[in-house]
Amino acid sequence: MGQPTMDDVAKRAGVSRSLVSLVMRESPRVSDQSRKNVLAAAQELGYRPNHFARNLASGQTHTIGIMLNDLHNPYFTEMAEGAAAAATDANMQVLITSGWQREDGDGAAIGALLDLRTRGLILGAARVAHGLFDEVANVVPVVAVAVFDRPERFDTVCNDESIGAELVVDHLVDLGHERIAHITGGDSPSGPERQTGFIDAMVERGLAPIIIDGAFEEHAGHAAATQLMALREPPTAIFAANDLCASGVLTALRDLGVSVPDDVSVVGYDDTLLAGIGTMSLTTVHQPRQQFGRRAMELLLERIDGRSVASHELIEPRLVTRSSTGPAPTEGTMT
Amino acid sequence: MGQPTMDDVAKRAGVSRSLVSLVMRESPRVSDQSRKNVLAAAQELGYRPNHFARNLASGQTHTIGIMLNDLHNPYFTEMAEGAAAAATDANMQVLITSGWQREDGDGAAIGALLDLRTRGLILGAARVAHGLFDEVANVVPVVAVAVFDRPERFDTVCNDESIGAELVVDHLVDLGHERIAHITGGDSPSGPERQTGFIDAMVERGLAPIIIDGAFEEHAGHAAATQLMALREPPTAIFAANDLCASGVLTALRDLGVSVPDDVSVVGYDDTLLAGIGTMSLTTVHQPRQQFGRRAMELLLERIDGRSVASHELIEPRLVTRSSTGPAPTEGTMT
DNA sequence: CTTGCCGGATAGAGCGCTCCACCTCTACAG
DNA sequence: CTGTAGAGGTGGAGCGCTCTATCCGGCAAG
Repeated sequence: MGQPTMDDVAKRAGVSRSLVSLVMRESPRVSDQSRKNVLAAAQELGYRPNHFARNLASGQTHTIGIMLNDLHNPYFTEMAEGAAAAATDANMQVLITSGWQREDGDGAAIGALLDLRTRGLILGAARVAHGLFDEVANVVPVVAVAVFDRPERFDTVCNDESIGAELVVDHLVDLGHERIAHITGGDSPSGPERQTGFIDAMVERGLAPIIIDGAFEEHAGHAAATQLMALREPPTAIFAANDLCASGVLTALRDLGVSVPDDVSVVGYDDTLLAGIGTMSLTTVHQPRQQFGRRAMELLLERIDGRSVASHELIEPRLVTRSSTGPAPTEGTMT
Repeated sequence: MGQPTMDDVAKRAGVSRSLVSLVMRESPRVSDQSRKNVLAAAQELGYRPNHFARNLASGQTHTIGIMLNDLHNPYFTEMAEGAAAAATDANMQVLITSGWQREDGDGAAIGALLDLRTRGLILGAARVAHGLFDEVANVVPVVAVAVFDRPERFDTVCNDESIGAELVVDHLVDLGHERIAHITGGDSPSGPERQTGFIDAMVERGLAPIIIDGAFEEHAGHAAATQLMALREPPTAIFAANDLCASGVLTALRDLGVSVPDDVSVVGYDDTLLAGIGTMSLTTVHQPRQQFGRRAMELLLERIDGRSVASHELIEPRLVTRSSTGPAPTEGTMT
């Protein structure tokens, strides 16, 4: 005799199990009197509906699964937070799993979610396994966050990288910069998009885009910045692929005795914790990551309600100005 | 006709449902031939066991719940990763929920896990609601991570703060420091423990512990460091409550024109991403957070297997030396 | 007074599995 | 040849719910 069951509640309230079931499902076809009796009985017994039995019998759950292939990436956890909030509003329960970056971890994690018969899935994946996603999308509605192409089988939500790059370029141009370099994020997701956005924004403003290969890592920023400053005409502003990369840039510039922002302005991307700390104080692009999650959940619920055409949404980032950017040095001032 | 069921597989393989069930549960009492047939049939049909039916029928799950009240705190996500790894080894599935720092969010999240009949719970909670934990521990085995008192109802795993403080003090003393100050973490969890650890370690070495109030935040570190450097005899080493606090210290020292580590050495705690970046390069205490999770899971499994006395485990941290610490300045060198 | 209708409640057949009791068959000792 | 053990397999009764069909009793309409 572990947990009390619906029958126990029914017996205690002197009604049928069916009636208890109706009450639990908040059906309107129950008299107030009965409802009150049943709830009282349930309360006294400490009754909790057994989700398994419920789901088994109804063939439906109220669960949305979120799979994050990297739980340590604040990008995704914040996204998940937004999604969870939206789910709560829609009376859905959220469950999170992670592939823990293991071999086939994502597949296993998604499998676990499917086994729990989640109604839909939100996938947050830095590394995208498209075959896997397509396959899953056949079984259940799927929304992917931070996927940049426009797949037909599932919806996507991602940052508008072109606007992000524009914000950066505009800001720097407004400060009088003309020789602006971008350190790329390589082939990693968002990398190419940021690069393209930057080139477009520069060309549109009649400026020559300076591009140097990098990665979303500190040492890549360090190396790239060192190379840039060795040019015959070094840039007066550096737009790094992300904050971590920018931190490498700052270290390199400090080592070279170049002053930020007096000699060179530096911009990052992502507005991570890093950007805010005193020793960095980095101008960077902020992505409303919780909103990514909210929108993803909304799209997913629409899908569950029957929408069948794929929807791909871009969310606008905004610029956060700190003290790593400043007016361009007047020509000849530089060393 | 949605998903295929066990009966479908049985029919296809020409055996009874019971046999299929045995195969699915990897029972040894099945001939290799039958097993092969069944698995083949299951494969062809794309059969996936329905967890709800399974759990309902067996009255048991293979699920462990992890509740983190702050999913953004890498401390907890890394812990969860370790726990998940240990769970996989034990053939258990892990589900994560979060209270998202909302009012009663923790309670709701735990409730959701209990509704899923998780076999046990690992609670990672910066803010501890002891009443809640005790209550839950009555229903299901519980292990709490980062809880410092020694509750009777559930197990705990946490960092050995006294060893952490000793490592720091030893390192600084070895470098010749004598005037060592600690900026506290206030009343937040770990704060008092670190403070006590520091005081004990100093006294044991015959040194006067200098204590100044702070918090696990950057501005607190900044303020405290400014106060410290205004003392008639400023300390030659500062042990901040955590890395974020230490980053405030570094900024303050830079603003004061104090050189690190030539004039003052700085130590942080937690070995966060921050500590590693070039502009900080902070000596700090590293906690093996994944191991916290592993141990928590192991303790939980023991509990599930029947252990009833509470177990409280301390895990040893280690020191990571970077360039924010150096030999104590010879007397009189300071400004 | 019968009929139809409707709000409110109920009985009972599953949902897809697990697990216990039991059955069958072969192998081998007595 | 009977007895027995054990490996391999089966039947069927649930697990705690949901949901459809159905029932009941009162009341307005015919």
